[in-house]
Amino acid sequence: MQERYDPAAVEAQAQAFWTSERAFSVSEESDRPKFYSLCMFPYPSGRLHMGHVRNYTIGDVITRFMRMQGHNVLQPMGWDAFGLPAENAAIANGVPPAKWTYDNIAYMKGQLQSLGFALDWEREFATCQPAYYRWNQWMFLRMLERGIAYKKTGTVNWDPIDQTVLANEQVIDGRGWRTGALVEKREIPMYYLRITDYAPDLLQSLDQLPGWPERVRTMQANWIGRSEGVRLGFPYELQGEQQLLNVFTTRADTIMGVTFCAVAAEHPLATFAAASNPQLAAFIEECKRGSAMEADLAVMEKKGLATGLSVTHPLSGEQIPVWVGNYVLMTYGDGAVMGVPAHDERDYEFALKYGLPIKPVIRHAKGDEVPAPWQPEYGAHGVCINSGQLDGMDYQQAVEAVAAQLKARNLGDKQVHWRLRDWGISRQRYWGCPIPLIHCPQCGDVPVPDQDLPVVLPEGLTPDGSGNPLTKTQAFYECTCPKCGAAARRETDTMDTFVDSSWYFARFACPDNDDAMVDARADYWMPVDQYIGGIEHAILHLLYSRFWTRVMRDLGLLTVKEPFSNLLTQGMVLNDIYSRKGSDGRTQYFNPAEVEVQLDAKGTRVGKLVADGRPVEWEGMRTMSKSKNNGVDPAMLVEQYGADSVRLFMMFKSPPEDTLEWSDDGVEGAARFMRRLWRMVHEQVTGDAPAAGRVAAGALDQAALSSQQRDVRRAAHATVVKVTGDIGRRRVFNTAIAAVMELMNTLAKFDDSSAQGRAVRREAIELIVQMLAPIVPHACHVLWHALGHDDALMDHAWPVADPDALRQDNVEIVVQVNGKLRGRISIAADASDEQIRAAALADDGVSKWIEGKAVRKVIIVKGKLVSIVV
RNA sequence: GCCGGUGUGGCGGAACUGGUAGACGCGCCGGAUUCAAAAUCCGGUUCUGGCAACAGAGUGUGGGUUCGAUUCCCUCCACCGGCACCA
Repeated sequence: MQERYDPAAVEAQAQAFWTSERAFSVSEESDRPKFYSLCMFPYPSGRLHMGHVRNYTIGDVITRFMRMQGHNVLQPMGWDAFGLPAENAAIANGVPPAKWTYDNIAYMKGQLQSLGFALDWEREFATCQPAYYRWNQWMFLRMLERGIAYKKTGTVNWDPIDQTVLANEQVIDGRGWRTGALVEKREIPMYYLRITDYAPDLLQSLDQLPGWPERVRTMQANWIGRSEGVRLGFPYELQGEQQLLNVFTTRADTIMGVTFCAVAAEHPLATFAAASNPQLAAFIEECKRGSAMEADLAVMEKKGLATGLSVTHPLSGEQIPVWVGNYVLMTYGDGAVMGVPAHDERDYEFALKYGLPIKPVIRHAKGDEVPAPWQPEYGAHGVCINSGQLDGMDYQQAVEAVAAQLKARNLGDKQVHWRLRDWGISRQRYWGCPIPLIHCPQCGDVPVPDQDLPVVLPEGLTPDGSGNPLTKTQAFYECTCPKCGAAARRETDTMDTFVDSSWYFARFACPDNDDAMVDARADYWMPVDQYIGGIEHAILHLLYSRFWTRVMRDLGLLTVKEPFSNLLTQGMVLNDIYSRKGSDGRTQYFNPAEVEVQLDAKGTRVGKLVADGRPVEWEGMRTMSKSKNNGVDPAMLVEQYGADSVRLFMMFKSPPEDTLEWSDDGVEGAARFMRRLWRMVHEQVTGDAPAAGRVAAGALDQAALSSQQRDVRRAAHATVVKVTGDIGRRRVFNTAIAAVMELMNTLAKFDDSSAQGRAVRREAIELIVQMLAPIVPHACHVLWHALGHDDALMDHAWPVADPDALRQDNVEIVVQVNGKLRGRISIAADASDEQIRAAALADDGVSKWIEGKAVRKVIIVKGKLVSIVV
């Protein structure tokens, strides 16, 4: 074996072996249990970033570990290839999105291969290929047939200068990113998927996903947002007809405290009132300004204007004024709310601001009145007052009574309300999957017949920033009606890219099937046993995938309804941000690689740009991004240190779910570890060679081991237990690596060249190489052969600790006096409580703290500690 | 604003079920090796006092439960992710 560790040579050798063996191509024919390991597929943005490297290394470690544990492991890879950045690149460079995307894929694939991931490349596909997205279209048509897909109007961000729809990301401080124009809300027709039909099951089934992080399940549950309440109508007369203003409330017990109703600006009642009220019309216009983003709406100043209309209180018969409120969302419930200022903070502020009456109807902890300022107690549940028949009832009784009365009058009833909204999938954009519909002047919206699928997206177009080029491409939109044959217009909207990513995991089972979306192979591989991706996907992508999988199950396409059994949400990769304000007031960002950093006397970080020696400001650490110029190119690192060092650093730096702070020193440290590992094996192998003139490792004879040899052997086998649990059960890798490092430190101090000593050392080294194989597979592959093994390490069985090696005669127990550590005792592992107690009280360090005091209590925790209370 | 999370030495982190706070690594300091450097090896490294033994303090803030709290509960602060058209 080579004396010096040469990562480039080692990695080329290992990768060549894996490629020639087709080592990671798997099939369903196996007597091993299946394990489907999947990382969220990347958007081909240009180059791999460190977030990808982290994600795929975690997946690869699990993949290789499960394989060594005897599973038939599938780990595929593909490309989430439709999306906005390709259009932005087209606008900037004049290159068609298709070319840009395919070029990026080719480059990034090379990067992935250089990192040695155990991927089955024979299943690769990109979502922008017609062979894939035709099944999006096919599914959409099935959903249309079943009423799961439907059409309604929705709100979008509109740039009035470019005359184009903007993504939320393209709205910056309420203005269009290119034009700087104030963004407006606009209502346009769109297609929706009825995810709300699945809301109850999507919520309930969260309990059956123990392999998901608690926080993700909580976030999804809150997002779905089940609330029980009452939906009720406030009657009013409009142009001689009886109408109802419907609202939903979770506080029907406060119904007698209603002093106004508020409707959204888009509500029909507001539109009607505005027709004869110019001031109101102007206010509604004002409400339409600004973006459609919820975060923006939530921090807006709450404003309102009376419509001049009133509705009748359904129980008291009182006249209730109707207001338009900019904080009422048309998308939530019926787009109207009942205002109970005394017991709702938002209504309270609104009433104070506009001088509306505040009528307390609940007795709260501070009394019956609700003087300003607002107190949290006002919003609490309590006993009804000033509410006629409801007086004296508690929350539950009052809600029941109100619901019963409303029902009797046919004005309302109890209802379960969901926060979740249907999924709008229409995008007024080019680089996406065409929605397979044809608009016929006679027949209306006509689905494209199955035999005409796929509706192929023309790949040569280049967007220019002023809307969707498909709307200007006759060859695409001109068509004939499949029903009547008349000239018709093809739908030019494309699908949300979340559609593409909602079922790709099932397609990986059978990417070559041109006749069906999925086949029996999906039943073999699904569900995904381990899914890994960024925490930023905790809600949307994962919820849409759960929904889509349910629809596929209902159509008989899949047998499972939950796509991902176990989920690992990895944290972000951060790096320092350095900037300098230019004379024109613009901030310029410098890559940390170009900055020299020192600490001044106070320990504050001072950066200097290497190029000009002038200072730059440190802005803290944030996710690596182009805009902050703080990315690190994995390709350069692999070249400099080798893939194994990069992988090791990524896994060692932070636990997978936490953010990872980049540091150059850390990679250096990982490289140092690799050299140390290499040297350790090299020394063992050369030492064991007969020609070396040293005592070779003999056959390990447990009975012949000295106590120190036994200690080292115990440490090695305890490490196996630790590492197996950390990778297999806890899915934390930093502590697994730390445990191996500790074992290596132990071996470094173990100076024993006897035959048994060398045998103990060899056993430990072989265990180390096996345990590190999932993390640094190239080096371990080569080292395994160097240690004299013929088999490929990736298929070698994962080591199991020897129980005899783990056995321990004496244990150390710590002794606390009044909660403070005062001594340590070494005692037989099978000592009785009485013996432990006696030994603890007799300990020198302990006795001086209990002298002359009465021992009140002695608590013994077996094998760990004694706590004495005096 | 709402939902979820995080906060521990100079730094990243460890402590898995309420039981030894700081494993492991980085950085730094000292030493060995070397003509020298790189590389490598050995030792030290939470803070305060002390030559030391040792003592005290200490896990964002303030409080609580407990023999015992980084861990559980409440309050506040700071930061991060998401908020439905970035993916």
